[in-house]
Amino acid sequence: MHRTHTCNELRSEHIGKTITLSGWVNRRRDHGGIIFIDLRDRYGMTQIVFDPNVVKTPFSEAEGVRSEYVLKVTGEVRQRMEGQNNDKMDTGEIEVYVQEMEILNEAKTPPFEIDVEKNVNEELRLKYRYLDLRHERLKNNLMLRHKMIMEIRNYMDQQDFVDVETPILIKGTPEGSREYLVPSRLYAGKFYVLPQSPQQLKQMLMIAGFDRYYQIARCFRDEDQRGDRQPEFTQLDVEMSFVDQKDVMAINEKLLIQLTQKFAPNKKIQSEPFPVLTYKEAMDNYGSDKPDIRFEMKMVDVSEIVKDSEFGVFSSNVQSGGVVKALRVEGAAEFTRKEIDELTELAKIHGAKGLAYFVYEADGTIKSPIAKFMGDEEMSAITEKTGAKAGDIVFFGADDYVTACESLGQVRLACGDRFNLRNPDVFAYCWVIEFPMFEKDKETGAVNAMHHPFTRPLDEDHHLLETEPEKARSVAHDIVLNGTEIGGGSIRIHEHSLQQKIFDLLGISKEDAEIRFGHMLEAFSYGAPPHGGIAWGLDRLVMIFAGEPNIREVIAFPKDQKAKDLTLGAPSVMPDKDIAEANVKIIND
RNA sequence: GGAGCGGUAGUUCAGUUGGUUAGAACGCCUGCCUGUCACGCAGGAGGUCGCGGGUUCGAGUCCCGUCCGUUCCGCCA
Repeated sequence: MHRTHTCNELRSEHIGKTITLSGWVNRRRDHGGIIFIDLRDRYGMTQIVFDPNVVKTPFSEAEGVRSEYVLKVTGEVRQRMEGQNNDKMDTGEIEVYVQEMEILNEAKTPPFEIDVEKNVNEELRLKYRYLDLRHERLKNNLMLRHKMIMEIRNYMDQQDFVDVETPILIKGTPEGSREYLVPSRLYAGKFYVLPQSPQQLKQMLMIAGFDRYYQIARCFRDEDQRGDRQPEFTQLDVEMSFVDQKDVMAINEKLLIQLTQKFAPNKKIQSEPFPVLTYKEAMDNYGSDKPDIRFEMKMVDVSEIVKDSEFGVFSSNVQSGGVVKALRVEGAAEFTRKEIDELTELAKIHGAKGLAYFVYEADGTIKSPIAKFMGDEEMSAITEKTGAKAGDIVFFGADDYVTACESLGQVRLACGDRFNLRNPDVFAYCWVIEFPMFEKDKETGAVNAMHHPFTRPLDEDHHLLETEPEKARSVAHDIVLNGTEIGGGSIRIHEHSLQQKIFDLLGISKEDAEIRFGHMLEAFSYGAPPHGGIAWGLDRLVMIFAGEPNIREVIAFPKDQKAKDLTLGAPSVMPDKDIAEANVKIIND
């Protein structure tokens, strides 16, 4: 028998018992005549003692033991000596006097220390991920992930959702994100792709009549990485029939509240029910379609005020269809030149051409590099509209609507950080709805689906589809937590004819639609129920709950930024024979 | 594809204006140590300063190129 207890099980009630533990050597403290070892397993740690003056013990063997050796020890549980309890350990009241020891395995000295937290180079951590995962923090992250998933599964089951597995080898739809290709051995020149999401399949499950579906689904996107983006990631994928948007939102909202109460009990949910913002409201006020609403600092539109300004940057921008947004930052007059330069740089990174500003001096006068171009009337109108007072700064963003809003939105977030307004103890959830149906490609000018081509337009906007499609809004909903998009979905189109119309608008010809989405169009013609759903980025959610800065910290074996698996060494070269069999020819390497 | 930051001992880092033998902490090894729990004390080993080229009497330090990591922009229906 390898063990009678785990390393986090023994308490004072076990005193006097002879027990067996197995685990890793976390640390060895050799005092010459007595040796202490902290024995570690997934559950915790127990101090074991080698003291030849108390019991017959394998002392010389213990002298040879090193960090991360795997031991099995048998001995007696004893109360610790007076004053020697360790409050920091769950098992700190007791210790085990070892009578027998077996070294189950030796271990090389690890490439980094396991028992202390250090910011070890991530490349090294990923190469030795199985050692990295021995760290308390990563272990706790994976445990949290497991428990959150269990909670989700239980909830979904209680709500009559059916867990259905959808295939990983599916058909490519060259639209949206780049897909991972899988060559077909049996059909030369043809490919499967890995799903970017089970979108079409879950809609087919609705047509099949499953009514309520969910899946903890792995998804794949062959795009460049970010701290919150991995080539493969996990979604909580949900689809429901005979529902409207409020039903979808309500069922998800309840689950998020439940998860927060259970797994982030020290976080205060800012407001319940979750605020619902339209895309327009979110962009107008917060400069983002995933607003961090933990703090106000809303921006205002001053286009009307400056449309005839002497300051050409503002007026010509407005006249050519752009907007001028203003962001009042209370108390920002104390910003140094360097800080303002950094904010300017930030705005530029996000597409702005510059960052104009008014500094409101203590006496209320305005100091600004652009003051000389502006009339007193304009300036006081801006002061009034922004509500600026002595000691404030007002920043301006002048550009097309999205760029002006988003670049100034980034300045807003930076100012929120600067004044510690993004309270880490608060979870501010909100919904964002009524996204535009389409967005224009900046380079080609082509119209693309903002969400995906199965998203339903708002009923009252159907008439815009043919006249002004860029103004049409969709029945889409994103769920946002503290400025991070943690999920998104929509009510779908369930009518064949409407779906056909959307394909037309997207410039997909009938023939093309038939080739790419013929299976969907046909499915819609066999009695598709009204339906809709959502998908959560589960990694991101766990990341926020765990308080981690990136999703790699909550994924057991993540890829690096260049999509490499450093633990296994993937991707890797394959034998020519295998490549030929897959009907693949290498054209450059 | 682009920009920022980084790469020096096993690990985390320091390294001044270009100047003698490249340092610290932790880890590792050896010895001592009977109550530690980040044990302590003494000693020791350990370096292609990412790689290549250049400037210079002399380069970890300056220049050029390149590779790798990371953050961000583009991209992510």
